[in-house]
Amino acid sequence: MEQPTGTQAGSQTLSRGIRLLEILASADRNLSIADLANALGVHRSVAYRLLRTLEHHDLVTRDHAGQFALGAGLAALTSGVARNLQQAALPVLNEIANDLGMTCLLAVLQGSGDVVTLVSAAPRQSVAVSYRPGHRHPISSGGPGKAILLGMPESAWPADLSDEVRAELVETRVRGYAHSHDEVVPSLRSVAVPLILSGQPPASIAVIHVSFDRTEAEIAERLKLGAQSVARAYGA
Amino acid sequence: MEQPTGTQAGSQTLSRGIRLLEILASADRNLSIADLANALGVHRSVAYRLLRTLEHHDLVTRDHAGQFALGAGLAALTSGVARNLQQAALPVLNEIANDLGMTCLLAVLQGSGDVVTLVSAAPRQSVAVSYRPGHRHPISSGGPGKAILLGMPESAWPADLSDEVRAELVETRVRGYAHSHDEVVPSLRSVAVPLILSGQPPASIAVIHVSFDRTEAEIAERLKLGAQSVARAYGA
DNA sequence: AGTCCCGTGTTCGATAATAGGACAACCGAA
DNA sequence: TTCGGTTGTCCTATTATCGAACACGGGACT
Repeated sequence: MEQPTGTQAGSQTLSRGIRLLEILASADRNLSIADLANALGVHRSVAYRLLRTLEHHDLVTRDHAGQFALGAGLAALTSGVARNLQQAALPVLNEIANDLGMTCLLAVLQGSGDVVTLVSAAPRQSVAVSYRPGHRHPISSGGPGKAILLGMPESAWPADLSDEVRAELVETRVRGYAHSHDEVVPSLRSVAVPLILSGQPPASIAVIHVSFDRTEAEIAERLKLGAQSVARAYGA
Repeated sequence: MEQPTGTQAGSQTLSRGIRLLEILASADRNLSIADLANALGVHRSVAYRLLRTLEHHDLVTRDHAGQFALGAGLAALTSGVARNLQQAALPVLNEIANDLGMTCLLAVLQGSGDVVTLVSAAPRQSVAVSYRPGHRHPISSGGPGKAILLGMPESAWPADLSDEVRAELVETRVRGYAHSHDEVVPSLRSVAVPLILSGQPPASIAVIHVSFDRTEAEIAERLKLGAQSVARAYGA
């Protein structure tokens, strides 16, 4: 009843616990046990036991009123995600963000059809677009996704790629960078270059903005420089 | 048998799933199912089911050899931890890190006796100390912890605080910043200032280095400026 | 004060999800 | 080829979990 799929799809209890975290992540305020139990569709005592377990592991915290929020233990776990890649990329992302005055992000391929933003860096002063890590979208749309495709051999492309996108990619391969406008987020532009490192999933570096005050080619050059810096820092 | 505490301490299944994540976070390579089952002390088929559930939620991924690593889904969850605080602080941390050439970090109080590093920023070029988010240590030792105590009313201090630390804090309160040397990490120095924002747990901003090339007072001034910037960006 | 109400924390028996043995299928190495 | 080591899948006894019911505590309102 939890998992409508015919085959066994996993552990009910663990899945519920994770969904509690997801609910908290998407909420914009702290939630009570009753809120969470209701959102999960389970009895309050069930939510209570799950939340206590999450609290033991510091994945959730309670505020003064007893309501729940995500806890700092998650930071410890996330720092282990593609650790070397993050360490190598973060300073470079910041430098690019400040150089260009645009939000700069690192996206990685997850599974085979989705790309998710791993870390993002906002420039110091200007009113940049804020782009939260964890944002996910299909690989076939948006600059970061198409840049990842650029970095992969054509044979590894997903089968369900539309002919339209294939044609665009073959064209842009000459350019060496991908771009997008109005694809993932309305009225948002992006320029992205691939970042392929051995031992890491295919990735890309991108900047996003509502309007560019220099040519895309210039921006792409800066990104390629950054990608080389990351590769050097990564060592492989 | 899982939880040796007398009272019921939570959900066994959920706790095991989280421990899988913790094991993966502390490992320096990708792990097989057998490795993980062994580290957890459970049967392989149990680990298999838990891992499949984690994979469904993108908290773990499998590499080409079928071995497991932490997944990008964690990034989405962590971006929800103290979201406003992170957004307001990150650009400032980077600026400070590059200004001073030292790793700069944001630490928050977790529970009532521990402080954990939420985000850290390394300077662009120099060979800075790398300090992973998620690092936890007692509030009574280390610059960041003592700075958090500085920002709290004395009445809220933990009862088990040694007289020695109390005396040091009363002294340093005049200075307005905390420092440490050889406390948490051997041969490491830190300077830290408190950061108190309404609606957020007590926090602090700190820089760490093996040796400072300017006076601690100068560094503290820069940190205080940064704390004000964060408070402005945070809005509250 | 008192009383209601909404919330949390705890207990406990029935039940359903889980634990883990066993087997099949697979892949790479010798 | 055969072997050794792995992963993926069933199956049933067991046991962790579910959820109702209860006790407690703090506000808000009368």
